[in-house]
Amino acid sequence: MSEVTDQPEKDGSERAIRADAQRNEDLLLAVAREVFATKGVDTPVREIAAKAGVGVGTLYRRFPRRSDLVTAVFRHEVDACAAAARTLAAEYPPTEALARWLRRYTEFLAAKKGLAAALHSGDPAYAALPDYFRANFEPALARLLQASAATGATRTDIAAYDLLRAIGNLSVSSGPDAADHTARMVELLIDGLRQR
Amino acid sequence: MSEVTDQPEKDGSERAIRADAQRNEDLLLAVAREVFATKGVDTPVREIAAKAGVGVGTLYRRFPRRSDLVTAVFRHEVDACAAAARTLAAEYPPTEALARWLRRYTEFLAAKKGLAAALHSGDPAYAALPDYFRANFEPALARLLQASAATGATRTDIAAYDLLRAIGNLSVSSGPDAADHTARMVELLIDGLRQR
DNA sequence: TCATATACGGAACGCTGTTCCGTTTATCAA
DNA sequence: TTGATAAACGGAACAGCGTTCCGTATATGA
Repeated sequence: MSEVTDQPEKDGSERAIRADAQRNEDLLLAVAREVFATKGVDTPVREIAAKAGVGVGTLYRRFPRRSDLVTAVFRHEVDACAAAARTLAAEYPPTEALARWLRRYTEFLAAKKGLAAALHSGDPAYAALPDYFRANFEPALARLLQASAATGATRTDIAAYDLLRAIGNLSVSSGPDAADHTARMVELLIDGLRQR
Repeated sequence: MSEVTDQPEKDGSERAIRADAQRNEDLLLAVAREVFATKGVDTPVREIAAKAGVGVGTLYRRFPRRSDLVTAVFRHEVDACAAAARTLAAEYPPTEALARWLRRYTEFLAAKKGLAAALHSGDPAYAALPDYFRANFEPALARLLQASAATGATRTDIAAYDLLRAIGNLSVSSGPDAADHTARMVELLIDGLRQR
């Protein structure tokens, strides 16, 4: 308690992160993303560690709680989807970029089915995710909407957040042809954005 | 496999259920309801069995899966709340009965916070509950609405299911004064039902 | 090349839900 | 009232989970 730690601690980074550690972290994230999408977010950590070829100790060194791994994967995918907005905006005309991103966003939601329950489950470990979600997606979509509206091709009176929520709600439909149904409804929504 | 069972099996009920077994079942349900409301639906079965003064074997004889106990409690409470509709209809004038039951229904929802996550969690064990919920509450509320509307005091253009859902949605608000807020919004809704 | 902080693997721990089985007891015919 | 018996009981034991611990291995910078 009264002892002083004997670490250098000159400035902040005492030593660079070891290369193998960084490699394992990346590997674990990749494996976890794959496994969460395939078998759901309830997949045991042991299985993920084994698939990555590391021990559970290694996994826990990087992700002290199981939820840390889940949130890390979630953030990664939010980042990827938000980044797609910029890519699409650069590669396609505004209205086409908007439509393509909304489809991309629908795919993102479909892959997050398992998480939905955890998210509003009251577990404080996931409390920060909705904010992260909105903080990244709202500006991304707002830019696409504005660029498209500026060409006169689409409406100007739709708020980015409302559209995000609407597609989110459409994505919760269940049943055998749920994916099809959602996709069709989203296309309808996209059509609805066009200016008459 | 090829052996024939040697039980009598004349008609269906070979022997009446033992009195102690029935007592334990009732006791377990009562304890589970109390514990689920207090500490949440994730409370370990061991704790419930201990609080009821029985072994886990006894609990599992009656409720082969944990989810069976949860659904049994849920059905019990749905039944109780639906029955309250009949009681209130008999004790109060129609519009008063309607208002009182909507408050009672709000309380029911408040106690079910923990379950919400489990319900739309995709777990097939709980798949039948939403149907049970609707099958009991919709007719109950429809009768109250109709009786009240018949006096001319309240609107006639509100569907029971819509009202159930609306209050359900109002009940998901969180925060420190969530219960207060929900109660106030429900009162607003009740006022809105009155005919001008 | 070597000392050492860092990272590693996997056994072990504690807590779940669930099963199993030897013991107890309510029930019913005599 | 009294046995015989099916039914029910209690709780130890099992399997699977998240998480911790620690002896061993290794990347790193002097």
